[in-house]
Amino acid sequence: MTDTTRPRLRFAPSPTGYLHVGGARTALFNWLYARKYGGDFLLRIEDTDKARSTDESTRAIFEGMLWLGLDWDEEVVYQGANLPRHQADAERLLESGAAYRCFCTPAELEERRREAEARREAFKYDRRCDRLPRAEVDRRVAAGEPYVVRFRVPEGTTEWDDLVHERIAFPNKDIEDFVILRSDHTPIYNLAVVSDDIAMRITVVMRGDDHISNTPKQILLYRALGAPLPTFAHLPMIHGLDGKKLSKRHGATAVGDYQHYGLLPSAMLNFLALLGWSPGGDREVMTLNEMIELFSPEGLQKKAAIFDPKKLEWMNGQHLSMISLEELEPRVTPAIITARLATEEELVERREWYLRLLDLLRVRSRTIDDIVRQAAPYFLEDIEYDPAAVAKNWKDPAESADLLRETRDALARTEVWDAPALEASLRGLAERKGITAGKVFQPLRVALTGLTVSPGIFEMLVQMGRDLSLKRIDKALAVLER
RNA sequence: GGCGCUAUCGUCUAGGGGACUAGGACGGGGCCCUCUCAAGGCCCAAACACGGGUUCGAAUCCCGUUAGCGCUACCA
Repeated sequence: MTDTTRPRLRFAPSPTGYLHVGGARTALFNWLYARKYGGDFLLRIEDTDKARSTDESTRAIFEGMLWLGLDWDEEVVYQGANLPRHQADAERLLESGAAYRCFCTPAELEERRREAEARREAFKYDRRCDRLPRAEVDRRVAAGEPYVVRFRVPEGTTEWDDLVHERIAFPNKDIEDFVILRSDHTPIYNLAVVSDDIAMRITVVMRGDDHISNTPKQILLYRALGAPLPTFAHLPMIHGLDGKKLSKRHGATAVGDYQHYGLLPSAMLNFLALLGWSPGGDREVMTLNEMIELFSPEGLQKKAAIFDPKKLEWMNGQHLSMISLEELEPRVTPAIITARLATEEELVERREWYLRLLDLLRVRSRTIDDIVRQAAPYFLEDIEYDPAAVAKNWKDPAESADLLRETRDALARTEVWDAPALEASLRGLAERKGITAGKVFQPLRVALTGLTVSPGIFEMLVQMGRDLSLKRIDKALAVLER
């Protein structure tokens, strides 16, 4: 028996595409389990399908994991490197009599499958090669005839206590003698997985429930190989808004897409965690550490969940407001620089001002991109005037110009450039003119930002500073008087 | 077709025999706050798939039905 006090889990993606949100969630639950119970979380790249695996995909998986902050223990295991052990395990099975050689060709099998179909029967390999006389097998092997290795499924029932589903049972008669080694002597998935999980001393196998029907085959292999069984946990799938399996048609499914879209990894993880798990009660918004704290396999869901991008955005907004400015800054800064709003040096120079700006903008943002979009008026020399904003708030150019001139004067006369003083000046102006304050604020807002929406007018004036604010009004006057 | 898994508001879920007039969140609608937009607060609409049992009593346990999904390769 292995050390039961220290669980070992793994995430085993095949590098045939980008890290998918479903895969990310599987990784997250494995990671949470390991972190919660003081275990190990390993990463194994299942690259045995040479035709579809690429180095680029492997890199994308690393990148996605790193971005999410799901760090793994020990060296990454590449399944392809374990070929000799896989073959040795198949050989052992052959020697112990748990497996046998099968000389049926793919074409023959296909033919028989078709016949069964025609008779409306379920096709199952009929074990004919298992009945071949020993001498004939030896002769055909010696003659160099290609063969695959099949596992001989015993009588009985194979069952296990799933961490998510409780007891699941399969009658062995429904499991055919599956191939474990191809005719080119490379292993089939189920053998490779079991061989590696044994070698890596994995104690908890947590994966998507599309693997449920592989599990009895794998249990049979563990037994035949004389290895202790891990605990299995089969997580439900994630579906798209239409209830079908999540795919490209449903929009972004690669975690990299969300990274570039301006999401926070903590929000992504929080959202993913809630898709298939609940801490119980009303708890929803959590930090990673809180998730570790609250995690328990008890809360794992059996039912497939639908990926709702709206709630993801909301969740991101929550995290945007929740984290500290020090944490937020490094996530926004690259986007600010990419958008050419400022250089790294400028931001460092005005760090305090910059953090205050982020604080001003984040409350009305759901993504990092939202923050960047709103940040433009605070950095750029020139702004663009939104036609709708102009039409609405600068309806009569001459009148608006007059008002803006008075506004400018009032602001310019304000001694201390802080919110209370500015408020007093502007409200005083409105009162003198006998109009509501909003009538003063809105045209000013357009002059300052070119938009109808922005943070509060006083905090915005403070943030822009006296010079830029007055310059913006002058430019607006120039535009209006043209 | 065979085998398996699943089934609470549109969506994510709480619930593990009486505390249920079924709770929360997203989204939707309304109101409040208010210089705009957000955020926040308050309110509204919205669900136990169906049929049988078990029980004094079922969203909760059992069995069917239906539906959805998954697997059914010398893919992973």
